[in-house]
Amino acid sequence: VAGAREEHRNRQLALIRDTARRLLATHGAQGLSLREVAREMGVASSALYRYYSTRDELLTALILDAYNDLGSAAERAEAKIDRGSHRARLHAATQAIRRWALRHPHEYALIFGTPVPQYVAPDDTILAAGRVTALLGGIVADAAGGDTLVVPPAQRTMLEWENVALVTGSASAPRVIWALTTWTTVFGFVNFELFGHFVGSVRKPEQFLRVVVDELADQLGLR
Amino acid sequence: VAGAREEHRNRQLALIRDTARRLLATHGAQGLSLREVAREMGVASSALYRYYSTRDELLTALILDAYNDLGSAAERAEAKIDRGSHRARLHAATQAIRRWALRHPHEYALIFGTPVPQYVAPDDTILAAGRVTALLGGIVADAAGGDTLVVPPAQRTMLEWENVALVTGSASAPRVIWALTTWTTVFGFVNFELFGHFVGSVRKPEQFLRVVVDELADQLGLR
DNA sequence: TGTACATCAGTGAACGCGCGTTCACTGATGTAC
DNA sequence: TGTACATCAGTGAACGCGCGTTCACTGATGTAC
Repeated sequence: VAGAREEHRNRQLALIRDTARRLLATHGAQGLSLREVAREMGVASSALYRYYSTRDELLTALILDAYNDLGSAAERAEAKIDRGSHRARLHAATQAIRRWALRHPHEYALIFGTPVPQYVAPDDTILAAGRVTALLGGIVADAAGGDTLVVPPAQRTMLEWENVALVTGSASAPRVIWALTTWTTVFGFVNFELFGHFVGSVRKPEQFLRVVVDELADQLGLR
Repeated sequence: VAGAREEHRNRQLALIRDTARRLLATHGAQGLSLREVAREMGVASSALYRYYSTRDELLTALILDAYNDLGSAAERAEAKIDRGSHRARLHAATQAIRRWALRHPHEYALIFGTPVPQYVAPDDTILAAGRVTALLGGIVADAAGGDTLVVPPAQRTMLEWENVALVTGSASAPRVIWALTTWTTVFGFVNFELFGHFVGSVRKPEQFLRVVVDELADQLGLR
């Protein structure tokens, strides 16, 4: 049973992050200031230093949260689908990614937009970042039943095949390539939509994402 | 023949932008400050207001330059290729885009990264932004010789077909969809590479881009 | 159960800083007659 | 060609602002005996 002090501490930590997240929406990552968070919480700015000893530390916490939020949103949506319906699982995951991004544009920008100059992401963020990748890769892995990974010599050093195989299982080289392409395309898509590059060409992004992912699923050989 | 005054003015305008571009590299778009530009130029900060009456105006000029730089770099590379070799033209254009981005990461981030909060892009930037799109679309248009654009009813409102057709010509609907996918994928790719999301999976991005674009070219039906 | 001490949360003033923008000005360059 | 005036480039001081971070402090909450 957690002491009252520890409980209070956790509540405050969460409150700070929630407030910061809210402010992110109006000022962006670079404009996020500890003083404003404190003001918003009705507390002296120096009080925050009990919890996050630097602005970057708070930023890191937000980045971690964002990756995990996105990851679990995608996982939840995908988990609802029958395991055998690989194509439907891919649609569920990608649509969930897009929806999460639309609902949390500034947290999305935090992790997939321009990195903050001088900021260095610590290792735990890389781990959290892997959840979505693992999810997409897992679908491909499941679909690649009888495959075995044979890498053409010319492509041996192109990818980190061992790492990728941890995620896509025994999927064949072309499938792996299409898997990475799918991953890239989906986030390229969301970037474009969110950052305004579809203005003038794409009118119904949700439907278009579905069509694009369908094409990619064909290439991935998903039923 | 331009008067000495006008000439001086143009030199100063260019010098300001060049200096700002240089500073972009160390501080990012948000950290760009008029005062620092002035300091770097050895001039009073108020002097800059003769040329750009606001920080946003300078930012807009840089964005415009970036789009045009990228556009002409891609155009130059693509123009060197035999008109009939559509696939080679696509490779030339996409590799040029990637190379330009690597050489000008902060200018790239300025146009394809997180938008600056509250900043509104004026119309001329949209025009400049179209150069790359037009280039990629033009290749597809050329390759789509005998095509005619027939849009399935279900997809009628999905895209702004008229606008897109201005670029891709009479290419068939599936080809148009793959063209937009290619565009999205290429910039998603460059984003991922530049912003560090390929760490741990892609080891040779240039080669990988070539492979991915080759696959896309297959789908586009390019010879 | 009661007291003495250590730990922690939060305060408020202060530090030094850099920013965008305005303003009244000086001096040089161009223009009109 | 020479003078009178208008235009422009650049100066330097000042405005009001918000920032991250530090520090000595108060008071409340927990811990040990």
